[in-house]
Amino acid sequence: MGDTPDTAGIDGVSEPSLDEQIAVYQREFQDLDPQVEKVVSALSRLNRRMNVAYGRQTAALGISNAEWEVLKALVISGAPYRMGPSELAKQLGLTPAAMTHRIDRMTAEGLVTRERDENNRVRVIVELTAEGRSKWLDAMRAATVFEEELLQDLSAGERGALGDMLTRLLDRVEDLQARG
Amino acid sequence: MGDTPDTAGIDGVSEPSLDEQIAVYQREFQDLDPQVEKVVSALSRLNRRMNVAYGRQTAALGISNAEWEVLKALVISGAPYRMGPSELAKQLGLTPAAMTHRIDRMTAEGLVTRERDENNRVRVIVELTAEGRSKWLDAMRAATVFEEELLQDLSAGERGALGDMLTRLLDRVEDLQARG
DNA sequence: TCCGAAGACTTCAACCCTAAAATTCGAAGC
DNA sequence: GCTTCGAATTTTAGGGTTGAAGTCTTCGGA
Repeated sequence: MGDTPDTAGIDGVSEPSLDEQIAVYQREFQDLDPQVEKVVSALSRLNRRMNVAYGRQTAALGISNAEWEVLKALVISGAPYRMGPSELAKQLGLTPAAMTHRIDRMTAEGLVTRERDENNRVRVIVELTAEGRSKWLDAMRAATVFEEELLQDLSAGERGALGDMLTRLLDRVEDLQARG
Repeated sequence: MGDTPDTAGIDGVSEPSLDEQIAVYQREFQDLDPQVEKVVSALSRLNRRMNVAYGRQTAALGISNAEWEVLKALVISGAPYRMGPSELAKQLGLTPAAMTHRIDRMTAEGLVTRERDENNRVRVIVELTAEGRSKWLDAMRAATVFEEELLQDLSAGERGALGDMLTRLLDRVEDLQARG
């Protein structure tokens, strides 16, 4: 049923092992498929740990995880690395209001600039600065190192199979979501 | 490098497909292993979607995702379903302060009770109420249905392999974390 | 027995997010 | 050419979280 979702605030966690936890669960709730449960719990636990790891890396670079996401979105948009706030908000999955605040902070830190679009003065253009791009690159390098270490126990064949299965799960969850 | 982490606030997301996104990334950052990237991005995107799904289910039952986690922890602890706030906080990966507030809310809603331990008056005991347990059961039923649907495209063999690989990743990330 | 240290929990201030209201500007209708 | 509708962004109010400071209780040494 999914572990606790968000990035933890405390480091030394001391959780029970996955199998332990599932065993306890079965005592309290009989019709539980341990195989399913294992996948689901591992997924969310893994994700939590990874977010903590990313958080450390970005913190070491002097930016927050949230800021890194904005940098990412801008880079992905390609040169000249410009996007509107609502476009960004949609991609990052948060509200326009939250985006406004993030841009406030990032502008103050010199990672992006914000200016009105002179062609259409309703719009605002957020643009990556050189410093922002450089921070992104640093974070990117750290992230790829970490990711490679994370997957080091898996063979190329396994990595492919894993990617494939996860993609199928992703398709399925999007399908379920679409149906409501 | 992991997608945007937290549970989105907006539903209709319209993200680029995974492969699309990775292709764009490779343009901007050459030494990127697409296989690794696919696994990592799928993991975090999947998790985000799952959290949204869980959130809907628990919301339908009149509790929040956060509250469900507390109920879970208490049930896992086994009868008589009692734990201290700091014990709970550690398991859920949040600060004691946050735990205090959650317990405040849940006490007001009748999901748990809070009382001082008369044997050791420094401690506080949080105990699941009958209503709390019933809510947990409802949420549990909904969750298992969803999880079974999520994995319906995977054969039993695939589920096992997936669980196994995820567990290995989890071990690895814990190992990396321990090293700092 | 008294005092100080340590532990468990709570309170306080600051921060970030969401949802909803307000603002600002552009576009279409009359 | 005014006016109204609609879209993009910002502002406001209200949760929820963290980190630090504060309170209360227990425990051990003088």
